[in-house]
Amino acid sequence: MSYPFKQSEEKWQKIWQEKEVFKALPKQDKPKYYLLEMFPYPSGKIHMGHVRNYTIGDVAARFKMMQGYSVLHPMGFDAFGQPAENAAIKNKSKPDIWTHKCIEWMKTELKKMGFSYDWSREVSTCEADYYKWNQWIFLKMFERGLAYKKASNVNWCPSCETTLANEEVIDEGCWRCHAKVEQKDLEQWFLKITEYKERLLEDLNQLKDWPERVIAMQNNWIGRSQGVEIYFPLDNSDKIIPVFTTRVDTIFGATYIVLAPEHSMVKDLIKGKPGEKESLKFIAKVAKESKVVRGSSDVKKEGVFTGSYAVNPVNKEKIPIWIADYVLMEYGTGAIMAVPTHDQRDFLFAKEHKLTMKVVIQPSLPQAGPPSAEAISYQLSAEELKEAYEGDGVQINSAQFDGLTNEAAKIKIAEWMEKEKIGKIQTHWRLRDWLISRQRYWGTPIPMIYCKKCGIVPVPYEDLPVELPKDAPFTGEGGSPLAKVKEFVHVKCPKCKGAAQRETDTMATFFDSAWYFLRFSSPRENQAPFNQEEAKYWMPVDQYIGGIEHAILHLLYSRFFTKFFKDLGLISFDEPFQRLLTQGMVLKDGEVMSKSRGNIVDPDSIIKNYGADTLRLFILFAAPPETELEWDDRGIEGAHKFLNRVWRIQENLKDKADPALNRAMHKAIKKVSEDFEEFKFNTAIASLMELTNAIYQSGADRKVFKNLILLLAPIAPHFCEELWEALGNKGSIFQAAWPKYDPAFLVEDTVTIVVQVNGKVRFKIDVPADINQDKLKELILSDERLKPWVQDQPIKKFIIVPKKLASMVI
RNA sequence: GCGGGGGUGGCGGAAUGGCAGACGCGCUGGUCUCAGAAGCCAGUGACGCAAGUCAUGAGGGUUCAAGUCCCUCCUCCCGCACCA
Repeated sequence: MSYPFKQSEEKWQKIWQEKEVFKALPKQDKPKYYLLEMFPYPSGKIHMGHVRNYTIGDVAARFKMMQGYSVLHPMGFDAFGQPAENAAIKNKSKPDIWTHKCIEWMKTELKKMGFSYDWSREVSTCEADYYKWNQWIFLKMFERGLAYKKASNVNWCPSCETTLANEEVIDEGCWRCHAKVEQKDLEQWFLKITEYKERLLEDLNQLKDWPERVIAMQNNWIGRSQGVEIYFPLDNSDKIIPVFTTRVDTIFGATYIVLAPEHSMVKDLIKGKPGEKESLKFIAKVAKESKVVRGSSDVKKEGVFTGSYAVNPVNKEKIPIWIADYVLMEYGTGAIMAVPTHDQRDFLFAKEHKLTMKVVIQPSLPQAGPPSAEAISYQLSAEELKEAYEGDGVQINSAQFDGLTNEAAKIKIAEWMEKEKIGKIQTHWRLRDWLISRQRYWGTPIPMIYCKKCGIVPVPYEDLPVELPKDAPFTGEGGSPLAKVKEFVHVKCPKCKGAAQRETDTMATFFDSAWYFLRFSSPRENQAPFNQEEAKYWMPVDQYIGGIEHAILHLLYSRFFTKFFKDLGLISFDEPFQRLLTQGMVLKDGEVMSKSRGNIVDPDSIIKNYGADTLRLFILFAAPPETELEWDDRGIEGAHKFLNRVWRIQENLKDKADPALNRAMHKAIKKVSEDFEEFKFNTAIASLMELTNAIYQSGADRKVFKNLILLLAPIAPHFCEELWEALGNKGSIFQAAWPKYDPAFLVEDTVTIVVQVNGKVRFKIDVPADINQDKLKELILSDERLKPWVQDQPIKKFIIVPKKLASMVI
């Protein structure tokens, strides 16, 4: 007999909804637990990635609920964004109609999976009562100088026809459509995330329960590097060129300077020099190259001599100033000191253009004492170098610093330079400000007004929200669609009441998702983005679950917003997400499931044929949550088979106390409880299977079965509710208490001791668990099976590991 | 180049330094059946009739004992990258 999953799942989903079993209520007598999964973009259907993400979260939420926590487990929709716009163009529909339809569809599917969301807290970022607070936050940032408009060279996706943040450029392509990103000079809105760079870096230390690689990626992205800014005076001039280096220990080997072609001093340096024409040609050529082309030419180092010279401030040597494409304007000062002997890029450039080289760091001798022939050949010479020596060593040709290790010299030279006022210890960062303007329709309007008289004027708070007009002529071509909506654009200036125009760009959707987790604490609050009391109770998120693709983007922005709210005095914590789990992808035949590959398995068809509980069970059992999961149709069958096997137990329940079975039950309770705590669902399920097998061996005991159902409930909720009810229980199984194990029952009365001779297992012996060591030794030595291995040889060593093994050396 | 994570049966995957391969899939055999499916029971790393030997990417080391700790190397995946 197989279990009626279809009726059962529908029945319980209805009951859960009607009885509000999963409504989050702040309760003073219970500890709180806020479990959040990254909310989806409403594309219509849910895919296996969603199923996996949300199943992991659902098990954790239900487990915590049974443990007696007051659980907040909300769901919503990240509803603004381009796909809605593109779909609307294609279907001649409207983004809001399309989006709402998709949300309804997705909700139906999420409900079919039986997820324990408190739907009364649902939020959609495209609703005015949500994005109003985006605008509010933006204005607060503007007030504090954290939102500003600036003309600059920005990333442009030619296919999406909009700008992109640095974080949205993946492998030189658009994160969404993969089109090659171009560079454009535009005036755009930025958020000053760099103001928070120290805290964003420092507080990574607080995130003890985040995956290391996410921490590493953020660390990398923020990119702090400690070094020295050195001032190189121009020869015969009082002007200086500042240069940033992390290798100040190599300063005595700096034999030329290289500027980025865009550097502001370049024009003056080449003026009237013999090579001026050639230089200008080179600069024009590089200017035409995209970042992509420029970044890919990693072997050939092109450049020209400016005709001017600078002076190395540490040894007063006159050194030439060059321009080259391998120096980037965006990093450091846009100028470098070149040390060809100790930097591979400089080395290649110097070889190409026959520039001077000077060794200033000698690899440390392998050993002390008079140098051997080997050690002498170890000495570097500029003439013989085949590549730059970038390792550590001892200073030479470095005046008073000779003989120091280069690590020590780094500090000494930096201090000395500061004293001599020829340099300054400095920190440089890779992190750039966050570009948030998008030339698209389906997003939050940026609440700014341009007045000819008053300049940039923020929309007053009482005028929020600036509503997105329902109709806009978006064709996917040519500029911001909102610019074409006259009623939207033309406004009165809030200051002078004169004619003015609205900003027509919308906000990047990552703005929307950078604070939604706070909104869930009080989704209907209408005086502020969130209610401070509610946020104080529920926040921070105890467990966050989502894909690794947001390791930088969303997670970095959310951390930034959280710190900003703290500075506003709205919250008192630094980090939004206590624990983070990044689930692995779902693969089919070794590849990511995707439409273009045609290898998609539709969750809906699995639910139809096997039920949601089977799907949940399979997806948790097939792999640990963090690793990739290979889809397996036969694995689904296996999961279904297991549920049926459990189902059949109820047919002949008895009350019989089998001590072995009882012990197996307590063991399972312990194992499953511990595994759930660490999200090791695959091994938890394995132990439930073992308990099931034990029941089959021993006979179906009522109490053991009841506990099995309780342990399985978070994974297969409908299935277990059904059996819970069949056992005669009233109320939802999720209002029942999580079973506890009794350590007393875990104690075994006999144990198997493994006997090893010279490190090899020879035989096993069953003994009472409480046997003393002498007795055990005696027993083993008198065992017939030992003789062939020992014969008459003396036993040199005898080791006993209690309850496990005995090992002897002969 | 820098940073992070891997490499264990036919497959997915287990193993606080203590019996490698839990659990499942697949496969084989048995049972039930007119037959099949579904159940249920048993077997299943390789070699060997067996005793046993060999097996966790390769090689070395520490240890009574290593998938696990240490060194050298190979290889795969992910992120960043002319970042000075």
